[in-house]
Amino acid sequence: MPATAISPTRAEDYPEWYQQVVRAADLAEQSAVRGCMVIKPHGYAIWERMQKILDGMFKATGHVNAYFPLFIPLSYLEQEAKHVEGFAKECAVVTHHRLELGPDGRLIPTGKLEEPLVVRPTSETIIGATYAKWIQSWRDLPVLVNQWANVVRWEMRPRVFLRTAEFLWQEGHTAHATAEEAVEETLRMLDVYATFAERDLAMPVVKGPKPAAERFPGAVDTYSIEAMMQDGKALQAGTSHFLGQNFARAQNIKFAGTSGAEEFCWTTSWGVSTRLIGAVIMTHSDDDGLVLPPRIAPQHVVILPISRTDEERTAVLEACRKVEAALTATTYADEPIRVKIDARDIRGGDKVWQHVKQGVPVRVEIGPRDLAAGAASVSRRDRGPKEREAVALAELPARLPGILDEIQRGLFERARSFRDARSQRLGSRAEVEAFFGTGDSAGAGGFARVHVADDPAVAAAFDPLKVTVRCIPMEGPDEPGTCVVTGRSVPRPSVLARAY
RNA sequence: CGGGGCGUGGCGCAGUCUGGCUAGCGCGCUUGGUUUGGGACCAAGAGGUCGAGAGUUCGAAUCUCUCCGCCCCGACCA
Repeated sequence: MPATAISPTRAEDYPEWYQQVVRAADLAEQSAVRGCMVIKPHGYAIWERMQKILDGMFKATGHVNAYFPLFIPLSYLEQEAKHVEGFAKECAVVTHHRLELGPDGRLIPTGKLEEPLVVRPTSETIIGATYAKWIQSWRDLPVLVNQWANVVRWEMRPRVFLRTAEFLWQEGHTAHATAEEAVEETLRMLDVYATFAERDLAMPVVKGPKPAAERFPGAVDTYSIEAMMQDGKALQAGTSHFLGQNFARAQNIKFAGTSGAEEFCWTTSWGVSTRLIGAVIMTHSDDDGLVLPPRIAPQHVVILPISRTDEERTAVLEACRKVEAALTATTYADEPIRVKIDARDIRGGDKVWQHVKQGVPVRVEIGPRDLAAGAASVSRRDRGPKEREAVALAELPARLPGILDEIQRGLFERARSFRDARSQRLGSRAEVEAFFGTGDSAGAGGFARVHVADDPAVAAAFDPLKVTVRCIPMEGPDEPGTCVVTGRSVPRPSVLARAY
């Protein structure tokens, strides 16, 4: 029996550990198509949790859902120069619309399209073109639409959930009458993402604008939330873009203002993707597999009946059903506790470990001995796999919301402590180089808070370290300082890190 | 796309250098039994065109060539 359920451990081989967790937790698997994944039911259930919570937050901030086409006319993509530049290298292109059986029995594409279609890598262009038709007057504004969709970016180096050729996401696209409103929207959605990440994913994030080099192609400003994974690397977990009038000009999104003059709209876009599943895995999971924050766990509690004889089984199952009913009638985070009995006829130990590896926050084991004592054995995923506590059956409904809340908070605190311990204020280029080291050892480095100018020289300086400027954190007052590369004075420090 | 590693039953691997008995091992799976607050034990079994194709050879998992895929590093990348 190995000491840990996942092998190798994080310390031994972090990238391989990540893949093993994905497999052990049954989240996803490789597909026949390069760079594409099959998201398995357990992985998809986590995505559904994310969708549900985020969708509610979008609705609460005045947005509505719609759906735009998968295929984008090639000419649309050409409309915004920087946008083309940014995405041209990773587009799947549809050139034919028909297959014919060839003489050797193989299918041959025929029916060449007059204009090739691009499978959307993102939808600014086709949505912008649509908005141009929707919007005529200031009375039509703002337009606040979100879509849940898949997108395709032909990535050279895919990694399950973190970077796949096709992935699922949501993309919000809004149009406004003024720059101020659009900026406000951009920041509002950034806050929505930050709140979601910290409250629901228990994942502390740093939010702020990106340097010019890291901007979304076509954006005036890109803001992101950046999280630290357990190997010290940064993961961009969500982005919100102020697009200025770039797309409005390119696509003629205009409105008649109150004075009657025609003006270009100010637009925004913002998105998070199934990459968040990877983020959750790498933020919380341990050497025994997945660890899920309760708020996004498809299942909060699994009840495990333990019995030897048929008689015991009947009694135990009945007790389990009562507990299930009582817990289902109890709420945690404004939703009924999600609980299931696992009565499968497999060995108890195996069963326990399956749930450990899948990250179920709480296990409730009920056997004859527990029943005799009127209690259950409660185990938590944030504690050791063998630890358990006896809780009176009658008290379970009262206790569980508190336990789940404790787990949720505990995971956040643990992740924050980890990040803070790996974050440092640095005052010189030499310190930055020492902090990240030159080696490739996993776990080297973390977040370095350093004053740097938004300048190509800065990127060039840290390029050999594989370190990039992730964002310029917004929290707190200005702390002016001198750029450690250019010597220019800048208002606030940036976060530098190696990134996924 | 460049450098490196790898592809053998569901998972993890040995065997490949130095071609040759019916291709093995651990875990998992099936059945029976013994157990049982626990990732058990015993026994019997099922499961593999050794990534694909071509070639060399009496004989290829093993040698040669081509291709495909995966992982790591780089390039690249909201």
